[in-house]
Amino acid sequence: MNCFFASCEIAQNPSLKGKKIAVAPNANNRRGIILAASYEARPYGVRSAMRVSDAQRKCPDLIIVEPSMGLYSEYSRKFFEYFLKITPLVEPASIDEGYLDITDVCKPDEALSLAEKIQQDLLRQFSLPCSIGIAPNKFLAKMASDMKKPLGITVLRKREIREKLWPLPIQEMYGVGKKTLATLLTIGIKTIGDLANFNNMELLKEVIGETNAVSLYSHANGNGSNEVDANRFNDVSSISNSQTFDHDEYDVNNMKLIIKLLTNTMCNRMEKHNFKAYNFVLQLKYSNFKTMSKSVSMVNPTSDNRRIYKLFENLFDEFYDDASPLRLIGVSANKLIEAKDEIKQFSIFDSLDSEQKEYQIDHLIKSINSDIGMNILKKGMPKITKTKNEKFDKFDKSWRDKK
DNA sequence: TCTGGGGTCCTAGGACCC
DNA sequence: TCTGGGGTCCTAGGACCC
Repeated sequence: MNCFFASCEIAQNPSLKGKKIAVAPNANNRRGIILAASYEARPYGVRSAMRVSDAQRKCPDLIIVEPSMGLYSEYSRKFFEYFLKITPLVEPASIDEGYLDITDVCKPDEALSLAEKIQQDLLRQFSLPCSIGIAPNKFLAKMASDMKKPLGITVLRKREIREKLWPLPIQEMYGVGKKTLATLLTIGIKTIGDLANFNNMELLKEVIGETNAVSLYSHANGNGSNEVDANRFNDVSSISNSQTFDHDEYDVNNMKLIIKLLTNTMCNRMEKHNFKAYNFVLQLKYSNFKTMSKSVSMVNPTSDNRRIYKLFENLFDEFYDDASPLRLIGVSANKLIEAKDEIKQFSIFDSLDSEQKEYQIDHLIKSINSDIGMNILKKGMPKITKTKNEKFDKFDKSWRDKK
């Protein structure tokens, strides 16, 4: 989709049509950036990822619209549903991009007219402009779709890569970001063609890593997967929520409050999709941009707000140094599972009678205090002793909760 | 002029097992 | 006191994408 977020806003509110608009969160936040800009705003130099204040300076009458992710998801759902009427082989790549395998839908010489129909339909039915690439594999289709914007359709045959793909600067290649660009330049690779004809694979592997080297080299030569994976529709693997502060945060109480709010939102989204998670990550970004992440994994998955907040609070207490100002706090839930697919794992401990439990506890304490625990003890942990029975009974419930 | 928020995937290193 | 070679799984960090 072309400038998807901005297009959705215009589709929803036609009075914005033809105007210079940009989508940006809390525009008065000095750290806010542009997420999408309409084609009317672009001649003024307004670009996505640009700070809102810069955009406003370049284009004083720019209309800033607050993003509504719900609206964009809704449009996304609609046009993917439309794609599924054309073929079941649809692989979503992001909220506004996807691959369609049309091999069995039409003859090769009909692909172009099918693309034209799709483009017109999306414009008519949803007021959404898009660009389309037609190619023998996903990488080439992706590169082709980027060649003409907005409302472009580009066919990229494998035999055309020499004149259409190879002259492009290497940073325009999908998969090459800032770091890889810098590395590739040091070994003399400036264009996609340079990479395609690079004859020292060992060196390439050494500088950008084996997987990256193999895949980028193969893509540059016009090869790549043509497998369109329709299962991606159900394949969400994480849900996260983070916030960059308007000003660096120094107050620990505020930090904890933010963690609570972020956790709330995250859990609501999990419950909306009926997800539970096995793994939770707390992310801190310091004012110097250094980031730290700490995670905790569970035996049984959960989406319980209070429980998850407690996990994050413990991580925070354990790892935050109580002094460094923070720029961002983020939380995420990983290793998601649909609640209906959950398999409960019970502790063997639960099934023991009290005498067996007593024996197991004695045995555990003995182990911890001897060989197995040597490393822990060396680090200054006090010797572990058993509490009196009545005390243990009192704590029995919370012990069980903690498994 | 300091640089968002949502994701995915890969890798190095460590714990642990046989 | 030092110590192999095969493997799996987990965590933290980083690169990339839109």
